[in-house]
Amino acid sequence: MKNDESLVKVRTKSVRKNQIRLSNERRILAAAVKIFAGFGYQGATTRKIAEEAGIPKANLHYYFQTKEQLYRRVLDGIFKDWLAAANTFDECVEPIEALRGYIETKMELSRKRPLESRIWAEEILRGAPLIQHELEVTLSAWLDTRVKRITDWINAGRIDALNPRILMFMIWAVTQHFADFESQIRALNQQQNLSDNQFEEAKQQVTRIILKGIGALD
Amino acid sequence: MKNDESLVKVRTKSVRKNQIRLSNERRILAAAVKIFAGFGYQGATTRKIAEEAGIPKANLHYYFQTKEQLYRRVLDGIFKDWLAAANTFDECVEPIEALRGYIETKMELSRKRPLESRIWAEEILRGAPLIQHELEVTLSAWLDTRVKRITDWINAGRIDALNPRILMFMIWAVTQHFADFESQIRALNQQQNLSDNQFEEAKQQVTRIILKGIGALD
DNA sequence: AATAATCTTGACCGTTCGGTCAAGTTTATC
DNA sequence: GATAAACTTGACCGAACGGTCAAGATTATT
Repeated sequence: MKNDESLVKVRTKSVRKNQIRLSNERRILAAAVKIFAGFGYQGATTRKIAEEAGIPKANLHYYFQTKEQLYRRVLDGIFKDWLAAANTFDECVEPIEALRGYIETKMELSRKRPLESRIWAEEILRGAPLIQHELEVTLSAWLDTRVKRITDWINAGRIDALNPRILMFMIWAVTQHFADFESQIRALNQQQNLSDNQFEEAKQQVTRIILKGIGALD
Repeated sequence: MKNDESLVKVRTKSVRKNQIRLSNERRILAAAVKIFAGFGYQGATTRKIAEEAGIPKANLHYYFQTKEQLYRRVLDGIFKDWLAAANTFDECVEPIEALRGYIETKMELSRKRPLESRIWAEEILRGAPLIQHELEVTLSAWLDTRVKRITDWINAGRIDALNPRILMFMIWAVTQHFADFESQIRALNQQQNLSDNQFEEAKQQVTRIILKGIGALD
């Protein structure tokens, strides 16, 4: 898609050459994640991102022509991670284990990549102007197949009768909350982020309440 | 607090006079809620807010000297609504009814005032720079007393042993999700916002899963 | 060693931002 | 009805924004 013309030339020529480009893009993207998460799309400036990356602003614009292009690349990366984690859902046949695995994976993603979660949340909050199509197509398709699996579990009497979509919304809401609302949780926890032990406790409790709540336990 | 000096004079003089001020402030605040919710703090401009309110920008700055002051007033209003709804929690003695009432009230708040919920969410997302103190003092105190009530229920064997704080985080996460992530939910619901019936179903299901999940239902 | 492609950078540009101001208009007070 | 207080407004300001550009430095190709 990107290098439609002269693809062969680019491929043969630039195995090494691209190292400069790739390493600089990586550096800029990492800086962009920090700044976009900390200030939001509008609050983030190309100056701040360039400073965070340790390069002049004009150099940033050499690799990413516009702020929006850079932001799109950041969102793409987040969405890919999101979908990768989502596959945990399919690794188990049993409803208990499939859901437990999915909830735990989402919780761990919130723990390890809170910045990405916040960027995603802000994009949704603003009405998802850039990712609407991705939501309507890719995410919607992903959700449909999982809804079918959950429906099978319901029909087999493995879990309570419920609306599978709403169950998924609940899981997303709770797991992402620990990343997105971190500053509120910190303010309510003696100005300390959740410790590893506290977070583990939260993960267990969230999992237990949901699984028990849908009738998947005892 | 606001009119420390000349309070009597202001009171006697301006019962009517304040009508102009009050009605204009209300109009500006309503416009500000729309614009802040739609564009975020940084993305919102005083021009847009003034336009939405149907007044010149200079007039807006006559009533609210700075954008930040206006934003603070908006946040104050949201926090007050939030606490008012929170009192539902205390109206019932029984854990089932207290939690059911609280969850339903929060869900209805998300349904009726999604803009305010999104402004709040964005503020937290950005690290709560302006409301940190309020969270650490007022909200923290509110939470402490509810944690005690939940602990009593646990000790009385009315609900499972669990961390009450994490339970509250879960309730906040799920209920507010329906306002904050509305655009994602819409994209996954054939580009349609949840209908009244769908929302009612979500409210019932959320309530049931949480209550059952904590052992409050047989 | 010469040439070409890629990368780097300070200086610069038009636009928009939050906020100010002075002059004019409306409303309350006596 | 005169005086004062409160309100309204177009024009304006310095600062910061996203983005450009030309000239130089570095790296790859032959």
